Amino acid sequence: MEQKSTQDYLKAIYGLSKNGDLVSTTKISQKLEVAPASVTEMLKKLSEEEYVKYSPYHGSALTEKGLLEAKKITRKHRLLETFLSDVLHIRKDKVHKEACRMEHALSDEAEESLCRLLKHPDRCSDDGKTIPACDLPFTSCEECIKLHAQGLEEVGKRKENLVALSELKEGQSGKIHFIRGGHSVLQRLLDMGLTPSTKITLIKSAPFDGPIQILVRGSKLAIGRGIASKVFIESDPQENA
Amino acid sequence: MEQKSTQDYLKAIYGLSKNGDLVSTTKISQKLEVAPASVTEMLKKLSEEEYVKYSPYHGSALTEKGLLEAKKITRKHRLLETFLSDVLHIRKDKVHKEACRMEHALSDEAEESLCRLLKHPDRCSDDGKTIPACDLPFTSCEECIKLHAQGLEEVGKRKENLVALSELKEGQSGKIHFIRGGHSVLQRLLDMGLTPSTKITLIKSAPFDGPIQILVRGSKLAIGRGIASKVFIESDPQENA
DNA sequence: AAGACAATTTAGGTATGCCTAAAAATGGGT
DNA sequence: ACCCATTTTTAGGCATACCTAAATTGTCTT
Repeated sequence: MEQKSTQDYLKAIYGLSKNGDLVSTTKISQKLEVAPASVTEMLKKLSEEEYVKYSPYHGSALTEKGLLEAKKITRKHRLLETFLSDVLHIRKDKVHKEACRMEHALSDEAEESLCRLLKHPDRCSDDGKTIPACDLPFTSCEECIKLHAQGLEEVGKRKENLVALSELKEGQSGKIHFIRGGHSVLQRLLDMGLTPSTKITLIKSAPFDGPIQILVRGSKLAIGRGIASKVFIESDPQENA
Repeated sequence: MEQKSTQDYLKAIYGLSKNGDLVSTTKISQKLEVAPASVTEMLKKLSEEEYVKYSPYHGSALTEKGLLEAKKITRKHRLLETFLSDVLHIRKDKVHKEACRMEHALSDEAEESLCRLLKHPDRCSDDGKTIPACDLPFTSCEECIKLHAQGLEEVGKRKENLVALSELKEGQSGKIHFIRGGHSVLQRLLDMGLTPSTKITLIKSAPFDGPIQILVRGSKLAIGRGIASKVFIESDPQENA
């Protein structure tokens, strides 16, 4: 990996695929503004490298490995957008393109520093899109700040593919791995019995940003979408037939 | 332009050339860690595009156009190093490489915002190297801040090749075009009669960071190297035979 | 069930920037 | 003034990522 272009393809597929369904070659070619033939070529390459599952003539979808990479690059992109917009006050219409160029140059270390600088944002200040969770093995942002202040620099990465609770599909279940936020968020969640490694199942997700019903230790619970977007789950592997 | 590689060559030549003397192919190949043959190829290309003056077997030097571009990219590089180091607290040994990757992605607009964010630094906090002046047509950083606050975003560029007074060679003369600094710097210089568009000639530059003697309106003046590095001159065209 | 049309892939080509090996130019020592 | 070691350039290739045009596949209609 570490290739501008291949990363752009993964990001495009990630952005185009709802759930884990197949994305057509044409859609990708439109999003990236390249010829469909070029997309086919790249898909074959990405498929060999196990980043996508590619069914000729039918479309393609990210593998777990590809999803991880796509989230990583999307996270960098959105953190950069937030930075360019909020800190550097770059004109709105230039933010996206600049982030697209910079995302490939931003190291993981700088990504995390930027995240701390921006106070662990949930979403792009620029277009409101959700920023994927970091891949450091912390259970909360509090922990990230504390451990970083102690000066440790090299921390492992988690390999799980985390999903925000607010983006879980009905019926899916998993374990809480990471909570985005400081004291107050942690406290509120603790009050509901939601702490890292708690197992939960999503019962129902109300439309239009309504609350989310979940099952925790046998009892139902409704939580707001705002806070649900701060709780990250390792979702049990799905059957993307 | 707008090509990672070609910019790297310009930056390398800029870094290797004292004054405007010729740089050998081997030096460039070592700095960029590419084969000498690759350098020759690139030099031919850059020569066609008028970025360098290339004398086969003898070496190459930047043209005015190349110098402008090299300073631009060096400026971006050093501003980024300062940012990564001071704001993001990236490990020293990673700062340079990261800035090398990011410099190609940083827009001119972001460059200037970064400069304001960092309070118009003179030099890299990281390795102490001088940061070239911006190419906005302001006569001081004060002016940049003020006019930017008024919300104007598109400002022209100056096409002059500015050089810090502290880096002028003995006997060279030119006009003051830009002063890096706020009130206090402007005031100190004003007290000495040094304001934009004043014509000066460098008489003698003491070694080891000693003071600099200049000729202003017929009278001699000695100024410290620190403040001299904040005064930018449009140097009269040189005879780089 | 067979066209026809749209989507997709294959084939063949381009530009960039890199490489190695061989050829050519330079220049210092005698 | 000439030789030879070093530097530099030329020649011929390789990989990546793009393109256009032609062939192929899928699917929808009738």
